[in-house]
Amino acid sequence: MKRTLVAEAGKKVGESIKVCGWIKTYRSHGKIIFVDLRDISGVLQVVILPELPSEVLEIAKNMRTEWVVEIVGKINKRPGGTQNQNLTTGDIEMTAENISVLSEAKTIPFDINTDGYEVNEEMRLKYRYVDLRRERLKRNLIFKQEFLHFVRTFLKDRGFIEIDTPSLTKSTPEGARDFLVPSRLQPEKFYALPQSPQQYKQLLMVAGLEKYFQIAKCFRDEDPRADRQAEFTQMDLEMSFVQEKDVRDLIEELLIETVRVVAPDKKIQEIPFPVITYQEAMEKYGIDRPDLRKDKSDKDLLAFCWIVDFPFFEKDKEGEWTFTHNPFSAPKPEFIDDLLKKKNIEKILTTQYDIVLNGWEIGGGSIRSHTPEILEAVFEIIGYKKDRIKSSFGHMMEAFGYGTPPHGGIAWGVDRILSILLNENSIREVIAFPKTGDSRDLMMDTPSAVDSKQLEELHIKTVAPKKK
RNA sequence: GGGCCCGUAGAGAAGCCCGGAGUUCUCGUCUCCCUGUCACGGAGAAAAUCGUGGGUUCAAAUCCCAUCGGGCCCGCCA
Repeated sequence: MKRTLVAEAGKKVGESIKVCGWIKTYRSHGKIIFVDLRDISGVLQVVILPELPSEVLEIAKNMRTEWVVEIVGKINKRPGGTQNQNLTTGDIEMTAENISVLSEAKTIPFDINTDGYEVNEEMRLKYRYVDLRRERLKRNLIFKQEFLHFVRTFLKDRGFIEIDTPSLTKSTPEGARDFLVPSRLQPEKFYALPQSPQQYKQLLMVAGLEKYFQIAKCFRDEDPRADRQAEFTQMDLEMSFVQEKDVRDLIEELLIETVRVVAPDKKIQEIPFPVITYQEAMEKYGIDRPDLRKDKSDKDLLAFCWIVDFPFFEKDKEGEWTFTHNPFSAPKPEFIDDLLKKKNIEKILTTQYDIVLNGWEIGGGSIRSHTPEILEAVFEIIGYKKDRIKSSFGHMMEAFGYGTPPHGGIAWGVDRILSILLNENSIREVIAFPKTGDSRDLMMDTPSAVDSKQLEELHIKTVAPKKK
């Protein structure tokens, strides 16, 4: 007999079907036993009556919560007065005919019939596979799929091509700290995991793909926060022959449509999204990601805004010029001359735009420099010598010499957007297997030591002594 | 690298400030009873090196120091 999902059981009244799942609750009344069976689709009440053969009854008496079972039985309308309004299958129940135990379960380490906020995250992360049995977390993961599915369809319909880019790539030490991967075939050389597909997506523009997007895993070896993980998901997008407003308009439409379709309970406070300059934001709100919600107690209110006209450069702690966002960004057109002549550096504004939602930076992008001269001038301002520019970014300069369209794009922090849409305070609640505050995986016990043979193959001869 | 908060039966909390017998509550677990419950109900039971180590004290879950683990934040995050 083929297995039926419990959500489909309502269509099978009068029939015998087979259901499989976990025992959510077990209520024995002595002679009669009620079992709530949970599968991915929902919960179904199974009634176990004393008329069953003794060997089946024996199994039923010994079952415990979270055991995995297969039950064959007849679906009936519930007797009058025993319907349960709180259950979508509350009008029906299964009368068990046969039961097999597929897997026994130890007593689970914490209650999963709650939202789980009350349980230590240490426990939840160590037993994440149990934690994920919660309704809330399952709902979050399914929502993530619906969200991404809508985004993919929207972009494909507008001619965007989804292209994957390498995860083993080149270290770019000027940004966040890279995760490094030692090369076995090239002794003493390293790959780096991408902080973002930035360079590849620009090279796809040089290649003439014109409109690219990707749901990309990105990696940054910096200290995590409630809204930051070492490993996270970006919606990364780039398009050719566009200016700032073209990208912003597209993204604004995409965000509005996505919210309308996947989160219809949410209200967007202001459309079109307010556009605020960096200077204005700092003067008025003291922050470049203001929370513009008029009623912060309203869980369903979404206040998007764009922050634009960021300064291109700022002084770092040593007093050297550094870029505020992205060295590949183009200056606003009226500052190109100053940039090339390297004067009035502090006044140069970039085409960078950030998208902010309820006080969280959920994305950022810019129009890019598409001529080697401008890119080179940027690197010179931040003090890079010619040979370093060549070794780190020579491939970009060279590529730009082969016919490069003006282009620009954006990247979203998908986990952050999902957290806000789902009213979660941490992105860990929308990631299946998140890491702790010091980037450890308590379930897998990662990072972990490796075999000395593995190290030898990677030409790593010495291991730093453990800190006392 | 720095600041703050937390750690007590399987889970969650109270107790700590103001030291006096491992005391209490909710959930779970186990045993028995129960034929319409749905967070079933009833009776009973087991379960704790009070994160770890040291110190002060007649006496430490409680005060002090160190350390480990978790969280939040600053730095950092092109």
